[in-house]
Amino acid sequence: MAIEAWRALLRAHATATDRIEAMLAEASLPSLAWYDVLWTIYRSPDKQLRHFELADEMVMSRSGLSRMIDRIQAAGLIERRSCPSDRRGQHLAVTEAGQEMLRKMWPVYEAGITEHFATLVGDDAGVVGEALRRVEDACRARAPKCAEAASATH
Amino acid sequence: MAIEAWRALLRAHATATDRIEAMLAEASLPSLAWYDVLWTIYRSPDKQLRHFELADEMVMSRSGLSRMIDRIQAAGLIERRSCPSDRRGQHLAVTEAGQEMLRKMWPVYEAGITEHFATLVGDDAGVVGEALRRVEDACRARAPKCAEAASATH
DNA sequence: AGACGGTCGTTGCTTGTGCAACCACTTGGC
DNA sequence: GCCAAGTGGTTGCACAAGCAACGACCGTCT
Repeated sequence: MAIEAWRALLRAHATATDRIEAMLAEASLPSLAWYDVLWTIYRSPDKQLRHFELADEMVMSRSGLSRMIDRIQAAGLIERRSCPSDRRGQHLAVTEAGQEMLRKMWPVYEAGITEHFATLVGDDAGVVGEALRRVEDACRARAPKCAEAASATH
Repeated sequence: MAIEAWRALLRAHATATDRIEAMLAEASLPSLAWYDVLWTIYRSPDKQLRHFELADEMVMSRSGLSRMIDRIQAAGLIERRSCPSDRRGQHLAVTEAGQEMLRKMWPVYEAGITEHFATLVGDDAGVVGEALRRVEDACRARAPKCAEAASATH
């Protein structure tokens, strides 16, 4: 039973993200990953995040994120600010153009979620969300390196 | 509510697959994708699939799958058989070594699912699985090219 | 103050993936 | 039979991601 649910998770994720990415691409908008970066920074308490905080939020290696940040910055959607308390690090912040991009992307993204996920899950959304949050929390709890970053933002 | 469930899906998928991939790598075993290929072929009615049938099963481009098949074949786990009814095509079949690999991988994979997913989802597995299957089915129904392949194996 | 271990972020290299173009072959119409 | 249109699978190319190694910097201990 749980095995079937696991396979369903894999396939639902693959097909749904595929379709939503296609919707974004069709609207000439950036990918889901960019949206996640922008939104994760934007919703953070100070509207800015350190590089490593973002890497933990996203499930991604630091090098991969570093290059991605390069691209998003090149597009003018985020800016790197030097961090006064730690000269190694930087604060990442969403630019005005980045906020505008969030506003442009959200309707398309939301429509995708509604069409390819929300209406299908329907009344079970509460149960599904709760169950999947337990999965994520447990996985993070087992990865000690992520513990503090995860707790800082949840 | 549904939005939260969607985000939970994204994060649960990312963290859980990450952890399970790590378990497989630690045991010097191939990735989840290879397992999926082997198992999808092996469980099919004739224990062999055409290339495009597999591409639809997996959510993957044909070119990407083509290279992956190359690698799995190079590892001796599957074989390409010429297809008598269509000389363009090939039947993919799991070799004896491939079946052995399935047997070696499954315990690790299953342990990963249990540890990082099943025990967390717990009694909600039925509801979660059912809801996510609806998501996948609907996504596939909207992608006409996948319709017949999906119905052939489900 | 100086040295040392650990952390932050970037870079070189390798690997994997998608898109578009391509060849081989099948299918349907004439 | 033959030609045109479409399909199955591979290849060239560009790009994204991870690993390992690196330089810069922090915190601590003596």
